[in-house]
Amino acid sequence: MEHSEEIFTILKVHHLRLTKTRKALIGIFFLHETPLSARDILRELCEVHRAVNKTTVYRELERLQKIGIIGTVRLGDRKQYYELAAREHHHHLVCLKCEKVENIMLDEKKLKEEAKRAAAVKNFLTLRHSLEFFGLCKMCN
Amino acid sequence: MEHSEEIFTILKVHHLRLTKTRKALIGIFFLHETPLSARDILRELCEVHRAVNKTTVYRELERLQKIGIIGTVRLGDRKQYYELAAREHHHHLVCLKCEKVENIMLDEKKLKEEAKRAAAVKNFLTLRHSLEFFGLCKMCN
DNA sequence: TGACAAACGCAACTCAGTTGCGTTACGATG
DNA sequence: CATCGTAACGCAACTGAGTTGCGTTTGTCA
Ligand SMILES: [Mn+2]
Ligand SMILES: [Mn+2]
Ligand SMILES: [Zn+2]
Ligand SMILES: [Zn+2]
Repeated sequence: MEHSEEIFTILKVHHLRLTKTRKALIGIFFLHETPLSARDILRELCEVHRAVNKTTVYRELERLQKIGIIGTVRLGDRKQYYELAAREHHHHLVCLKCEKVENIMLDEKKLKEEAKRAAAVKNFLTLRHSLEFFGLCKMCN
Repeated sequence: MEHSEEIFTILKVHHLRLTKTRKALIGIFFLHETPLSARDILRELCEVHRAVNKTTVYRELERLQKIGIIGTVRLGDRKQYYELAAREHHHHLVCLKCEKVENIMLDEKKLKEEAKRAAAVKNFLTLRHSLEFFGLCKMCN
């Protein structure tokens, strides 16, 4: 939790208080390198710390997202997943059998060029992209 | 609706009957080149044809997906979107302002190579991928 | 035309996420 | 340390997408 210091500074700038729940929630993100759902976070919060309400978790995730501490990912189901925004840009391998998620690092230079070319044809200004892979993990294939 | 003929054959093979609703629903897919949500389909079905129940729409979409007539896409919200599987492999530009969706064709050779290399490191067998772009459309930027 | 399975409608349900509102507590200021 | 404004909180009720069970209707084929 060494990186937390600069996060606490960001919080202060945005007039966000250092509540117990918030500190614990941010701590959880540092314990996991793959994306977490609101439910994952709620469970871990309630196991390790005292009971927290789901509304609090959702509102907190929204706030942290708004100030750029965390980002969101979609992994094929109806849930939203969250991960630290500070981590380097990457994508995900999602196992269709055991649902395990792994991070994957890609050289996206070629992809970006190609996407830019194709989007320009439609006069579309690309701001973000989402790229995820689905298949079978080491254990499941 | 000329391509429908071969679809009707596929239906027969799978012992799926040619009901009015099913015929109408498949017809709707030929009228749109971008993905449709269950709600979109329900609305259009009820406007153009007689009232249809949402359960019927969901069950029908599942059946058509199972036999490979339609495929599903995720476009960033919680909904599932459906489009004809017969169309050539492509991706989507999603406008963050007006929510319009456009198809985009990419040369994915480089991407596939790169993804294969990266997935191999983790012994992951990739079966599908999802790649969507978010930004501002011609009208909105 | 009758029988059988596929398809249907309806109501009740799940699950993720949201909203309104009254209460609690962080932290700045004196 | 006491006070006070606002951020944060819990709770209950709600939304919207999708699912399930069950009894009824309808398409297909003999
Ligand atoms: Mn990327
Ligand atoms: Mn593709
Ligand atoms: Zn697996
Ligand atoms: Zn737009």
